[in-house]
Amino acid sequence: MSQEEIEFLEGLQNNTVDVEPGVDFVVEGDDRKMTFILIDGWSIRYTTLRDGRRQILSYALPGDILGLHINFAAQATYSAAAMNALKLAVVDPRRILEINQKFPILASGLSWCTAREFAILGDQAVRLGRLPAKARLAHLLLELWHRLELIGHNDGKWLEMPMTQNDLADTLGLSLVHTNRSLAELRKSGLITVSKSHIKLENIADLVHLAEFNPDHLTEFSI
Amino acid sequence: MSQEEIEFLEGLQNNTVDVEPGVDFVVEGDDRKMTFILIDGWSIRYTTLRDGRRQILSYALPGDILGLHINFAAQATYSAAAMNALKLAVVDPRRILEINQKFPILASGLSWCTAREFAILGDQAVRLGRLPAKARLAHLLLELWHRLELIGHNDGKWLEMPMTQNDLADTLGLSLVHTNRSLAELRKSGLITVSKSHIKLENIADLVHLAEFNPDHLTEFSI
DNA sequence: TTCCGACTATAACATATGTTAATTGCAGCC
DNA sequence: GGCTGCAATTAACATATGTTATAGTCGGAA
Repeated sequence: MSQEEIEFLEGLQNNTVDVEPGVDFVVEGDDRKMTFILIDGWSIRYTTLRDGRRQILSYALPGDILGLHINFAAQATYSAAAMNALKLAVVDPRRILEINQKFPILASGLSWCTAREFAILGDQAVRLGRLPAKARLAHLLLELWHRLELIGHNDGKWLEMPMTQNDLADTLGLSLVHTNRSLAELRKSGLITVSKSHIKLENIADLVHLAEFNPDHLTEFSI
Repeated sequence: MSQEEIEFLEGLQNNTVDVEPGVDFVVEGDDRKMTFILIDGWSIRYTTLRDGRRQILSYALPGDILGLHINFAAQATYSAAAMNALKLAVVDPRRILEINQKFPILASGLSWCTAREFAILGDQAVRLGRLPAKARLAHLLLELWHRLELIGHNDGKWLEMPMTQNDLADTLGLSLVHTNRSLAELRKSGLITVSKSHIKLENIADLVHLAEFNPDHLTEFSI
């Protein structure tokens, strides 16, 4: 990266904001749309049905970008909420277009981010459409395991889990009760250990097999 | 759009290729990646599990672009297949970066395409995670109805349906048998009429209600 | 024409998942 | 230290969906 690119990238993160756990910082239907760089904390993207049921679409971890491809004409198609205390960089989406015009290396990085976000959302669709409950859970845990690994937030033992079982259920398209049952079964078969806000994956190989997990979608960026 | 932009856009579509129904033109894991503009016909994006089960992620209709952001992803994270006879423009993904650098109007159009593709995939996740079988079906039919409407392929009566019930099942995360059952129920309640390769939506309002469908994600492009 | 294969249709039964409800554990708070 | 409320847990039961099997329909190929 050129000096200029590094400076621009740092400049993007000047305007930061703190968000309390549980707070929505994007609401479906919003006209005023911003791009966010997640500096610290976890957030979810989700949509709500008429009767209040919720489907969580994806998790954003530190370093992830939300709203990379804001459509200026339309409204937000999802909501976003903080899982724990968040630090966000708020970026005018026009600066994203500017990156594409002026900074080729950064632009290819953004393109990579987009491709990856698609792959992750595609994996989510596979979980929801084709995996039974226990496998869905294992698959999601493995995704988070790998993604945390890539950003140096995985000590190889305990996985941070700021979400409740209710959140998990809304991610996996399951009921709360069945989510709890499935967790219990994974526990009883010795595949995971659960402690407050943390999960330990006891046998990655067996979990990968159970979930038919393919880590190739979560590669690191390279040029 | 400037004259130059129009010419560039047309130039992209010089190199066209015909694909027979059923043929895979992208295979998950491919190293050699291309961007495709779908000129004619329908295609699917899908992934395959170890045991051969398939999850269809999305449908591409005429005018849609496949692989807008593949440049720097390591390998293709999905497969793509022709549903019927296809005409594709094959585009070197580097020309997409060129668009972003040189043609601001086209660049915002691409950004819109990306946002829309995300919204559509998000809707697919909601279908899979939170809607019962009949509603899933209705929701998908309404999505296709609106998308065909936007490209002038919807005469307001019969919806083209080149996919088999097996394809539908693999889209909706259902078994073939249950897909058939659900179709039959929609038929019996008078919401749809089915004929060879075509479906007629008899009561859009009731279908929208059943599916909790929100058409706002499928807007037209504007600046 | 006949056969064959792909697609659709339906029934009977098996299973996974949802629902309701009651119980426990635990953290924050007065 | 005892409320209070949210999260986790478990049981019993209800329902949606999957599975296996069989038959019907249709179009294309020999």
